[in-house]
Amino acid sequence: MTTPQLRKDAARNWDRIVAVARDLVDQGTPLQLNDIARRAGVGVATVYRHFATPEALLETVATPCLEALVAHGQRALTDADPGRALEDFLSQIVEAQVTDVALAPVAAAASDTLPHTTELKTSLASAGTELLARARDAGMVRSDLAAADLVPLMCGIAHAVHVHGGTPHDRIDTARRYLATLLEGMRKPSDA
Amino acid sequence: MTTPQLRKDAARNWDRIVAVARDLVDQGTPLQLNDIARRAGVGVATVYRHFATPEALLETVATPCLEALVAHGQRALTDADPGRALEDFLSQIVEAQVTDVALAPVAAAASDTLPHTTELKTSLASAGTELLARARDAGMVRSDLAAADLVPLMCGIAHAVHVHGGTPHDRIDTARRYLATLLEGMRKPSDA
Amino acid sequence: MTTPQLRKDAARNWDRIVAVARDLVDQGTPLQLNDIARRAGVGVATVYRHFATPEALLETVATPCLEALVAHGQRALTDADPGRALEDFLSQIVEAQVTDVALAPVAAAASDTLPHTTELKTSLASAGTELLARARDAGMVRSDLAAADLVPLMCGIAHAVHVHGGTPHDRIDTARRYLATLLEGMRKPSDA
Amino acid sequence: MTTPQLRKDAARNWDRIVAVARDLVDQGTPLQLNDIARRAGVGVATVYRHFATPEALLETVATPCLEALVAHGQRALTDADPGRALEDFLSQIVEAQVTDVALAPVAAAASDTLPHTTELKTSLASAGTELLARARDAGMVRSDLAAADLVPLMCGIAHAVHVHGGTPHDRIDTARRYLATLLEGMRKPSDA
DNA sequence: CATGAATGAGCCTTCATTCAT
DNA sequence: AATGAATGAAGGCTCATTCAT
Repeated sequence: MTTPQLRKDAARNWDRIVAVARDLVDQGTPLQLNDIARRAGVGVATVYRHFATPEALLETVATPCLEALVAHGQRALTDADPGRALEDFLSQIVEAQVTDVALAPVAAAASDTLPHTTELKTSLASAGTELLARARDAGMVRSDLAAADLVPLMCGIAHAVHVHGGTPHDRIDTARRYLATLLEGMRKPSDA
Repeated sequence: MTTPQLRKDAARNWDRIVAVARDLVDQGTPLQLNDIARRAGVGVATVYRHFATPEALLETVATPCLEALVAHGQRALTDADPGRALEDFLSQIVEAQVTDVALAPVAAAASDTLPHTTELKTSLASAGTELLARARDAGMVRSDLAAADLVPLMCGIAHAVHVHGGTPHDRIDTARRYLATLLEGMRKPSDA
Repeated sequence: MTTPQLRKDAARNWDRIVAVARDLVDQGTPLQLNDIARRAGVGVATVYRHFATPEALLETVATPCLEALVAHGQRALTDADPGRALEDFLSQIVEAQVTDVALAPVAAAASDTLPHTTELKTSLASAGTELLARARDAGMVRSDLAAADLVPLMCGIAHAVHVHGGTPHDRIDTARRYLATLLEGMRKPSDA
Repeated sequence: MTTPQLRKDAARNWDRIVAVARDLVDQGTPLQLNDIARRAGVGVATVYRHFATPEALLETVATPCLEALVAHGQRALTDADPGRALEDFLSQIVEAQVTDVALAPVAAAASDTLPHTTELKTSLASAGTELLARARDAGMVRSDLAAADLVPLMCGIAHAVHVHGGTPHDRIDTARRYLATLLEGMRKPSDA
């Protein structure tokens, strides 16, 4: 997952750093740039040049996952069934957060460090807005649910799963159950 | 909210420390025991004697709120309408978390520092279990919702509210809206 | 030269730190707080608590010398001969800077870190102002020399001595010679 | 001010680097070779090939000014009035230091990095020696003033001006005033 | 019991310099 | 020659915790 155009050696370091960061994130260890440099076998300053802050590194680690979500959002927009499209989209977002520890903090952050992260989050929000509008037009979601609620609610579900705990496998189940419950509530019109 | 039996001067220090911590928590400042000692006008060691770790202090700050929730749970158990009882109970939990910054981390923590915190959380869970059972028996909630899901889901809602952002006042509204949506989903039988 | 009211152990550390700093200053080594902590055999934070910045420490090292100058200024104000009083005063300032490496940067600094340093420098400037006024009233200095010129000129002489180089002993001679030359120039009225 | 014989592109880089360094010096920013490379749009190693150390670069920046002073010294040697010749010479040295921030540290340094700098400083000293000898022979300066004192004293005046502070324009005035005072003192025979 | 000085591990960050391309 | 990525020593600072008074 080498993103930028880099010299071969620089690219190798970039990869190592991101790989080490990915491992640490998966272990739940906070990202400390000095520590990462040591583990990646590169100088501290190398890490600092590539990633000015731990947040930038975390966002980079989360990027592939965010990109996949954006791609999924695009596909969902081609689905003829607006209800199913929205539900699939939201399922992906929740499951991604539960599967990839790097995603949740990036999704929940009010502001981003990397412009690319902001672009991806914006794309995701746009897709959500459109999918919600279609579902609402089809009378399939309650009218008091705004586009700006989608991401927070998915973050909330992911957090609930975290609090509930269990093995990674359990968590997927829990996530599906919680999302199903929420979706049920989103369907029934509040004004019915 | 002086909890333990203490000499009068010790009790005064205890109160000061907790009051200072409460202010810091409300400002979103992380609790640093040295800093708290300075602000409270007591020695560091005094803070340490009363609160072995920052977590213990945070739990102490959250205690009144947790106690109020437990009390509310007891009252809810006297409500004749099982659906209303459960909903009131859950509303309180969400609103408390949104209102009191100290509560969310304590509620979400898998383990506690103070035995008293554990007792309160256990009481709360018991009340939830009972209220959920009654509501389920009355056919008012879907069958795949377990007692162990209640607290996580409320933490999730609170987290969603945080991610959504807004002024403290907005947050209460958002919390009500999100909870209403979820409750709607909890009502529909999953097997319907 | 233990300045503040401190506990006995704290005072010992304070003394050690200042003594180490004095040695380093005399060697021309820049003051690095970590390094000083190591040499003084105390923890880093101890140095930081006593002296928030290297400048604060340098000013502390220079303080005894500044105090002596202030005292000398007071004595000079009791001298009946205004010309001799001013010359003695200026001689002391130059010789002190040449003798004590810590003094020159503190004297030349536009702003101070420690209030006490500012007080001392202010006292010194007041004495200079008064001595200059008396000498001028006695017709012994040219009229275009302002009180605000005294300290800069003494710093300049000290700097000239530094640039000239030589052993510590040579420097005293050079300083006297340079000052004598300047004083000669100060005497001759510019409007004569 | 392209000094060495270089290929055209190398010469362009040399010029850019010196120009950037000049700007930084004028702003009072310390010369950091990495930073300079970035600003000049060249690689770090290019800077290093041209200038082994920051001091070498600083001396290069100061060179034109030093050369002008040397040229002025040559002209002063043709002046028929030995007193005026010396005074003009010294005025130039002081005003150059006050005007050009790069000069003062180079003039005050005990040793140089570039041979060319040493040559220039030597030339300047020779001119000073000769001018002083002529003035002394004409009975226009006190006998205890050595050639080796001229540069230090001019550095001292420049330093005094810096300590006095004020706008760049003020500084020129202050410099003239301080130098005039010193010259007055230099004139009077010490044995008078 | 209370105090607050002392500790030092540990993290962050910069920058002069080297070296692969 | 030029480039700029990489290096890592070096220094700065904070904060949880201990311990002498």
